[in-house]
Amino acid sequence: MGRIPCCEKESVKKGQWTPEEDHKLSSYIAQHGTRNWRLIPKNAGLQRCGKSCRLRWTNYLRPDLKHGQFSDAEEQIIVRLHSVLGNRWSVIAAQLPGRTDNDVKNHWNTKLKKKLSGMGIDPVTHKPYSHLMAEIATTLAPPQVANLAEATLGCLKDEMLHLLTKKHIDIQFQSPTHAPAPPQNASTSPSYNISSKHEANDDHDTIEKIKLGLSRAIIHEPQTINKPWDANGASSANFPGFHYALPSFGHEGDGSPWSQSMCTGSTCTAGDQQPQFHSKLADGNADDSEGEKDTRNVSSMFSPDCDLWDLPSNDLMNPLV
DNA sequence: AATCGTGCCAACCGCAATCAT
DNA sequence: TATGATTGCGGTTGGCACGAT
Repeated sequence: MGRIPCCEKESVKKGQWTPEEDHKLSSYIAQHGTRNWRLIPKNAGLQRCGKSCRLRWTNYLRPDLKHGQFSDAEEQIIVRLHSVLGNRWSVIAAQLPGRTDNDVKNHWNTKLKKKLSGMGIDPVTHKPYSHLMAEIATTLAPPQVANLAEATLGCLKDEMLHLLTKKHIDIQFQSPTHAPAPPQNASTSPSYNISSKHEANDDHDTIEKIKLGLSRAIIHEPQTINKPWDANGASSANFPGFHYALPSFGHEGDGSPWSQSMCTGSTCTAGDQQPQFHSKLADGNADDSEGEKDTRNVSSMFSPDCDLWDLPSNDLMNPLV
């Protein structure tokens, strides 16, 4: 039969851990190790569930943990691995000594997602937003494309105006020959003028210009879309030390991350990659646990012999999300 | 000074796989 | 083999800190 319950939920304390509790748990584990989490709180004199103790130990008390800021190199690793693995935080964290899956997950959700969005890259698919729009547009007839632009602006207009007003900036697109890039790095981009005044009656003009740019972005071929994430452009300035260098497999073009990206256009679908990648992980590792399989294979992505870029293109075609 | 909004992060929750009985 | 505990994981939330209003 089964075992007795791990803890009695009524008598278990929740919430923040006190320094005394931390000390009790650390002392106990230093002496006895981490075998059998069910017994640890009882033996250590803690009114906590074993699960809570395990979490506290693994995410905070472990002596090998790093608690400082994430470095640029760590951020690059997270972004690269996330583009391949999706939200498999434990596998990603395994490549970052001293970081826990919770750390990585929190950092992704609070910082990296926003950074990528600011670069015009969808943090879910790791594809440029403009390219996603273009992909959608390729499935639509021209009148529907126009409707798509209208609908998109309908969704974004209020938020954009809010942001523009909040930041006290006035964006004027000087040239309509390119789709508008995201307004990051506005101080150096020739496409934007930033001024401290913002007149409400300019909103209409601004929206019209955004609409024009969006429409152009949608009807352009993906290869000709403006590339705000280019290493020479806004992204590198806004993301110090970061180059959005994704695996390359045949698009050895201009060196932009998009030409190196995992997705080569509308053939990129999210549904069919995961089984391929999982089967790759499983190959040759039948005796290992799943976690060990993942860790070993992801480790190999960063080994001198086989780095991330060497993975077969099929494995990299789609993000795992 | 008080209130509100936002960002951040520790901790909780629930699910699935694994393990012990 | 069946059952239920344990473990690991990812998603979500609560609460604190801080800046803006």
